[in-house]
Amino acid sequence: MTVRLYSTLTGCAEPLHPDVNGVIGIYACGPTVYSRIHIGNARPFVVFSVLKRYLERRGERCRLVINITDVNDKIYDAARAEGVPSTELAERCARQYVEDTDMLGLGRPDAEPKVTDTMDEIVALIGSLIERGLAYPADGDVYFRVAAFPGYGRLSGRNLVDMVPGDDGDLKDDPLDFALWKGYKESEDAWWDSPWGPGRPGWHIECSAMAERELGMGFAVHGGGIDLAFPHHENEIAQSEGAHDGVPFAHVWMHNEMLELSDSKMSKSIGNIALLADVVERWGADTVIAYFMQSHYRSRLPFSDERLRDAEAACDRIRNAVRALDRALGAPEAGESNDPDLMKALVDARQRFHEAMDDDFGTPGAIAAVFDLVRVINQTLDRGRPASGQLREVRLELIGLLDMLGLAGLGDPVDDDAPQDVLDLLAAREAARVEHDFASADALRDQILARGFELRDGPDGPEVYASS
RNA sequence: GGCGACCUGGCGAACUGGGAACGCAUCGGUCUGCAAAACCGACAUGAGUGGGUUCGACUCCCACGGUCGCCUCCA
Repeated sequence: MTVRLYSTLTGCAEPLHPDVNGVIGIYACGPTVYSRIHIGNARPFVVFSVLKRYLERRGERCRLVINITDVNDKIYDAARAEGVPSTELAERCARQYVEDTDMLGLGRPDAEPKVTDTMDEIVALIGSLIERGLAYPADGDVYFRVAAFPGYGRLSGRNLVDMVPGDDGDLKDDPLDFALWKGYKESEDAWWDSPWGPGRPGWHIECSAMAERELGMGFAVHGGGIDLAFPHHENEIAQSEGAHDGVPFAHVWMHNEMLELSDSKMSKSIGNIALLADVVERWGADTVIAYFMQSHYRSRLPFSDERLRDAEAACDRIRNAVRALDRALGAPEAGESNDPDLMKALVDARQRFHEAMDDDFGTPGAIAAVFDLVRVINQTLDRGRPASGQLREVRLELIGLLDMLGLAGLGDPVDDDAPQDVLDLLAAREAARVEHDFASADALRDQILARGFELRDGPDGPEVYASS
């Protein structure tokens, strides 16, 4: 069974191809660093990080590259507004971005190149395009000649005739042409030398240069938000394939849909944003990851407290099943035999999980398979206690599936051991209950809760659980 | 104006030409002194509307309505 991913370029699910070294190269467009990233920016980070994780757990070798764009109009603007050098602002925001995404606990990409570290490659790429007649210098700027690249518009499904360009093209031969290099301006406090004079790269060219340096031409997956398909990715294709006489740049173009808040997409320009760090701080990494994974990456995803609450409840359901397994494993009386329903559920869950994931990264179906397993685990433990060996196998398998979704944290053992003062309160409550002094018992229960432990009165007496 | 996508139960959300996953919420039950939590069970005879193709469509085609996206910075 092979993994297939829907490609915006072909409109179909395409099989993944490793490169000549057997590595699946994945390039995802990262943030432009001029402010802290919001929860919408986090979606591609999560999607592509988990994609890599899944492929690796499946036995593939991967290399994930997520760039950091640290030269851009907005960075100059934001730095000027703040009264700091643009390079300083970009560096600070880049650090902040790493910190914020680290909160998710999904690890780092294999490479996180910056534009400022790629100037040589960018200049060389532009030179190569000029040589081929695909680009032309104009008074310190360099522009890509869109009409000279035959495949232009294929990715975003538009033809040149229909396009209504802006009228900013004083120096351009054609309004559709776009900048590869922008000549130095007074208002910009950072610039680099080039054969066409001082200046800085246009938007788009940096990704062509970084992707090629890190992954070579013809890597497996290029992705990012769907709003980047045009013009950013369209222009990347034109630049990269133009400079290599049509050699394919990337095989699959994988785009995630947008988050939406109050029925319109979340975006910095509209201002309806929630910072990733705030959301993770409030809800926890597992809940945020589960929130993303419960919907398909190509679906628009509403963002609201209610959605996060749902995700949190879903996480709790899984945590509770793991906790129930651990309690059963820790119980003194051991079961003798394997439960046949549980054995079957284990096999089914694994199969359904992989079918869903291999079919265009169907994380909602994969999670559904996990929940089906969770239900059977609960049912089984409700009936009695199967053999320890089976419980351990089920636990291992469940955590394994969760790990492929970046949700292994849901299986972390919970320390339910209560400190002595809580145990004293518990004993006092039991004493009150024996006396039928329920007012005191309830007050003591509240005190225990305030100390961070829940009380659950079961058939075998009360148990304390660490509150989540 | 050009291009495109989407419309599934109270909410969120999948798969699929022939049985409508999964989560949340709700309701009922087990347990409990009562709760809470946990667990179990129930919950769309129907998939925006109207046509068409088909033995059969939520699933394919057409129209209409609605929502949204891109065409300018945007994950």
